Amino acid sequence: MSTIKDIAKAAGVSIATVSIVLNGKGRERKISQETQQRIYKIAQDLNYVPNQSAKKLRSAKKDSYAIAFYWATDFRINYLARITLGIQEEIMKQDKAIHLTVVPYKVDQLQKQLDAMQNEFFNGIIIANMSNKDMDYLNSIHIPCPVVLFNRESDKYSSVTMDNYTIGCNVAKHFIDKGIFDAGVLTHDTSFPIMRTWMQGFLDTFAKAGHPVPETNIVLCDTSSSSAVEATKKLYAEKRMPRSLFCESDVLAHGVLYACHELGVAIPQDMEVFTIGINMAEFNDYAIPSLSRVDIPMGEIGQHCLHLMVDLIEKKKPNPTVQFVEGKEIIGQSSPR
Amino acid sequence: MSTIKDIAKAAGVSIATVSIVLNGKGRERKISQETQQRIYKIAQDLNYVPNQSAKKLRSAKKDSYAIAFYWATDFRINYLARITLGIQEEIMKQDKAIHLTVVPYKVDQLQKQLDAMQNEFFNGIIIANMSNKDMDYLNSIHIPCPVVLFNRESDKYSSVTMDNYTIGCNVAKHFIDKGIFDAGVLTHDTSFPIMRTWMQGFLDTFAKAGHPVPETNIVLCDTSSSSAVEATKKLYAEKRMPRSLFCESDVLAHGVLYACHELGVAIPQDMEVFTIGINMAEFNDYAIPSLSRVDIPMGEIGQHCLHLMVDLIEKKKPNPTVQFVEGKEIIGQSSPR
DNA sequence: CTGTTAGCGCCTTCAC
DNA sequence: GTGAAGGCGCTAACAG
Repeated sequence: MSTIKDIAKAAGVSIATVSIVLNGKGRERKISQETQQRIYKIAQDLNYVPNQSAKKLRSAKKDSYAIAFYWATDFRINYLARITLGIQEEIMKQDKAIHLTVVPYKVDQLQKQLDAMQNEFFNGIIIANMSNKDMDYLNSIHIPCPVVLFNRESDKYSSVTMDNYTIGCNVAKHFIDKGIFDAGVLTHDTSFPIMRTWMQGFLDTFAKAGHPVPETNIVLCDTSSSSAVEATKKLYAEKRMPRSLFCESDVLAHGVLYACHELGVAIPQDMEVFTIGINMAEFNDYAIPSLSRVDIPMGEIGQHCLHLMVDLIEKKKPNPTVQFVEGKEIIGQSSPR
Repeated sequence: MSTIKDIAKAAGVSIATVSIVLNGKGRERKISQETQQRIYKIAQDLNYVPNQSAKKLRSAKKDSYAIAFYWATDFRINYLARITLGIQEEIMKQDKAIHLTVVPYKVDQLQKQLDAMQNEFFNGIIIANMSNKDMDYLNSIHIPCPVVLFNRESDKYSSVTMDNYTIGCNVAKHFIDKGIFDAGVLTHDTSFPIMRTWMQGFLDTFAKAGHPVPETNIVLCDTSSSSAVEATKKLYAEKRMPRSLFCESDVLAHGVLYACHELGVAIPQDMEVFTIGINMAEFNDYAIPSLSRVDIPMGEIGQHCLHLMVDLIEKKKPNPTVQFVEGKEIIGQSSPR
């Protein structure tokens, strides 16, 4: 890695001259054409790449934070954009130079990514979609800057989260109020406690209403639409299709709709479907039929995460602080009022 | 903005002591508990935030690049995640400390965002989804580092792009080969030339085959599913539904499917649908019916963008360099073979 | 036209 | 236990 000093030596000029030329101020400062050319040539030859840290140290405005945003790259990948957008919107509101580094990581392998990054160079870290394993790892280490978790509660770290249990309860009530007591759930066999919480609220509410969801109606699948298609077909083949189905994500719900369409199961007449909406509203509004759901307000959560982060960095809030946001209920044709 | 120097002064110790304590090496270096507490307290009170640039300058590994990724936040927001993922995958492959700053910008307002960021502090800039206006602006200014455009050709800047015209031609051929000559297109009235190129290839091919698409079958709408729903209903009401329809994006295609389902128009029997796939395959595979399309390989493009960027920074490739990637044709039920 | 110099904020070595 | 000093790479006065 060469520096302007190397260039200066090779060109037989001072480092100041090199700096001037390489910053395009050669004309202005009346450096001779010949010298300029020589400097450019040598910079090229030496493969000079400016050290941005040094530049910044010297001349950036001081109020500048570097924030990392870690997100798991599983089926939830689609909503990253909206969280990022929310974060950035909030960044624009703050009048500070905040640089957001987006870092994908593989589920259960947060450790690997966290090690690979040079975390000592961030002022704050936002982490989304952690599995239990990732959480365990995070709890076991020391992070030298504030951490904000997205939709994940913790004693040790700050977070922006939702009342997930109540969300599940409300979905159950939606069915119960209509007198639909025959329910099923389509859920992931994973270690994401948030999802467990949705489902738990749903199951508990049915149980409390005197209509516990039978074990056979708790269907596990992985996180893909195709898996949901299979699961639905299996239910159908075994004649266990419930009158109402709660899906853990819209990705699964789309699979259910697809399978039902093939099987000739009419929604909502034969079966009503409710889901958690993690993708853009448009995808669920124009599903056939449009999906009833609770949408997670990704952008809003992103905003909150960043705002909280800045408050933590600036010590305006104690660490940990937990904030809650509300889900948004949308009633579509898959489970009309 | 306070520094360790300020803390040292306030605490009546040297900056070295402060540095040691704040880096958690107090025990190790046997700084007295009392001093440590005092330092922590003062750091808190003075609202100390470490300057990451200074830290890096002092201790980062040398081979370190700062790269900005600008992306437009319109309807294409959904695919940001996959591009970012591709970029980051490539970053992991390179054994370098590459920090990716992700910056969303509003279409036509690249200038605003570009001005707001401190671009002199990046080693390279990747820009996605530029409108003509944004391109004009970019052409009018000088950027002191390599720029890589995503799916956008330019004389001045490097880019990773696709043979968009041929993509449109191939879609047309798909219909023509089956003897379907009655075609329509659903397209945006926008200034994204890429999209224009797809459509142009499609229209030219039909024209060359002796079946030019009539003006009335070139339907403009905005970028939302709802707009596509309206457009489809209007076509139907005016009895102009073509036998085949090429949609500029899957967001529109979903609206078309939704509208056709409501109208009782059978796909593909009454009308075949082909689209450009910008979202995850799953959404289109499990549409009802599944969508025939050309998928844009977002991850792959991201990888190429970053790889090219590093090559440009290290002067291993001339600037500008243009690279091409191939689209992936998927045949679904909306337009079977 | 070009060079000298003084830091930017931080960490580390060495000395006391 | 703690302090002094040097230097990371760069820029901007200021001095010729």
